[in-house]
Amino acid sequence: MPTPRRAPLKRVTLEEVARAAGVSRATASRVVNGVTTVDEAIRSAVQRAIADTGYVPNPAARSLVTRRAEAVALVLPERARLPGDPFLGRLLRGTSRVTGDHGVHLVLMTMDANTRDQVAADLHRGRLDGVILVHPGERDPLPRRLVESRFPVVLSARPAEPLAVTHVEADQRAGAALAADHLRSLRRRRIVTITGPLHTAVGHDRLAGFRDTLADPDLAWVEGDFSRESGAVGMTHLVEAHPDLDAVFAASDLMAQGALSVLRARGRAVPADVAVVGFDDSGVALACDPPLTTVREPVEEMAAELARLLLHHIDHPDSPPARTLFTPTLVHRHSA
Amino acid sequence: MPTPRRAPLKRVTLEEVARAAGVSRATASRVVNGVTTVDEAIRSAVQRAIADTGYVPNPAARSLVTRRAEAVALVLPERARLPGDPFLGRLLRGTSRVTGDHGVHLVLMTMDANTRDQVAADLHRGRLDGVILVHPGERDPLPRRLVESRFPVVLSARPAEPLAVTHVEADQRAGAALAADHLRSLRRRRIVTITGPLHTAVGHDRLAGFRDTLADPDLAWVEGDFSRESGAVGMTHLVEAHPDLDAVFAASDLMAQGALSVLRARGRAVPADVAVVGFDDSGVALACDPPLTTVREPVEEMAAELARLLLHHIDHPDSPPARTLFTPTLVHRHSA
DNA sequence: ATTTGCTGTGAGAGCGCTCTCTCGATGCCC
DNA sequence: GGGCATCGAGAGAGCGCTCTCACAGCAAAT
Repeated sequence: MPTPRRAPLKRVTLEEVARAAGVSRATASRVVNGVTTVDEAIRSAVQRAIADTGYVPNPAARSLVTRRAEAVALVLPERARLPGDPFLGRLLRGTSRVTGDHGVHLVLMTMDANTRDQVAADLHRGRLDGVILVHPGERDPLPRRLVESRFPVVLSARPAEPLAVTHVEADQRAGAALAADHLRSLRRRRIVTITGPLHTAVGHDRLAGFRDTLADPDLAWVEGDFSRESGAVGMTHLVEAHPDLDAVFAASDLMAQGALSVLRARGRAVPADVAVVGFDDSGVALACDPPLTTVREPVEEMAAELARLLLHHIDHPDSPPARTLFTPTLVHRHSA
Repeated sequence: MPTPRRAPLKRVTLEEVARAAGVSRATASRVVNGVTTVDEAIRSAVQRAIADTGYVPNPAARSLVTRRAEAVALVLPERARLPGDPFLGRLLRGTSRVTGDHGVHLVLMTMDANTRDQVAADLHRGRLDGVILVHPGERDPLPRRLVESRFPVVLSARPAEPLAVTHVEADQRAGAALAADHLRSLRRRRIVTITGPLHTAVGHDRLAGFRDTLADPDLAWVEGDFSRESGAVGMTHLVEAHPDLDAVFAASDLMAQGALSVLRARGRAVPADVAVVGFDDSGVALACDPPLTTVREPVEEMAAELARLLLHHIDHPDSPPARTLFTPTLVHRHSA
């Protein structure tokens, strides 16, 4: 594995800046780092020298003494656990905007057994200052491991097991409530829902929020697993058990799409006969016919906050775990 | 902006390893770096010492002398230019797999004016060893700038202007040919196509490949812009001008989806009356009803190769620009 | 016995920066 | 006018590693 040195692009060091400005290296360093106790005349002399020489600080040298990598990792779940399409793009944009503004590198990793060790090792050797764990698996030992090692970590959702860790969260109940309110405002009389898997926090909370808001003790529901197929199956059951239904809330866009195809096959017009509301505002929401009215989590803002919380935690290692709750919005399209 | 030092996790240095093994720091370094001219007995003594002390090399110190960051950037285009949904995930997975295997950090950035400077600066100060530019804009000055500065760069597509730069490419003509062959094998007689924007290489090539393979001098086509709407508009034109059409190739899945809805509105059954083939195998292909038969670029493999080419280029700065051509495949679903 | 050649190890000079500590200069009070 | 803070700048010691160079040790050739 050959590792030749880079061609000798002449590199300007702080030493040369100092010489050009007629000051010591220490003073030049002060100016570069914005220390305020520098005489104004000297400061501007140094700044001129920096501009003249084209000086750029060497991060490795700095990192060696500050013990900061100015880099954080964004750890994505294995493919299976990654939410639908535009989620990833929004997530990336939200986090990278904030880290970029702070000159911090956002290092991308996808979770697997190797990655877990990699992350821990990089943290340990100071190659990474902190980690954003996106939707870690419920049984994933990494969050706990990192928290216990006192490394800066933030999670993109409520931790599965009780763990004192900084995280962000979308208010699932409030999101579902939005759907319920909307359907009720549409004067729908016979409202049903297809839930997510009820053993998950998300699945549970969306049903709870929906049911509580509707305050209908007879609310009919069927449990799905967020997939298109389970949406179709669920819709079939519901429409047969309750032929008079005129609105359905699906706890994911994918399930809503499955429901939509069943409804169409049975000649029920959407939204005229049946109003449909989804959840996620994923790519399929737009791909549906008619386009789906759906609940949207502010993923980009959540991601940005995640990055902000992490950077704060890195600067203040002893601050207590924080949590930011985000409220979803309803995106009005044509299905309801 | 407080920048406290990390809590003093006791860090083991090479010096300590050397002492524990009873050798010099230089020899310990040799073992760590796999230099082969070390006596076997000494090597294992050092390895034991490494294990005993829990030594991990400090990347900053190493980087300071090797002038290697062991990090490359992945620069994503602004939102507008990002291809459909699962593309991003595949891209990330392909590149991160390769960089991860080499212990190289994959640093994510999204392209904007700031980023351009950021990338150049990071490259210059040695914080980044190279850059993967994903679908840069045709007028983007960054590729040329970096190539001329002799920084290691690779592109995810053929450069817009002639530029000696390493890149990968999907064979668009071959992909379109696949669609043409398939439609012909279906014994379709009156085949039409909705093209991408013909001023782009991709749009042009997909039409050329399709037309050449069909060898139909009267091939009817309409130019679109890859969007759903342009697909619908194009389909409307085509079906009115050629009521006897029985097959359509859309140069993007989104346009195919637009075409599908027009066809459905006009009572043409798909695929019975009209066969439809898309391009991209994006998320909407599955979301379509019926699911779309479409051409798929091996994005993950292309991304992996991109990473490989970049790492090679970093290790061999004087090797000539390379290019790898990938052949798409046809994904058979129900629309054709 | 001396020279030559080879192999493997150690000494030590940096890489470029930060940061503590020292110290000269200045202003202030008694 | 002398003692004492106060302020700002310089000296210099690392941070942890790599890599060149010198050299010890030994085998083979003279």
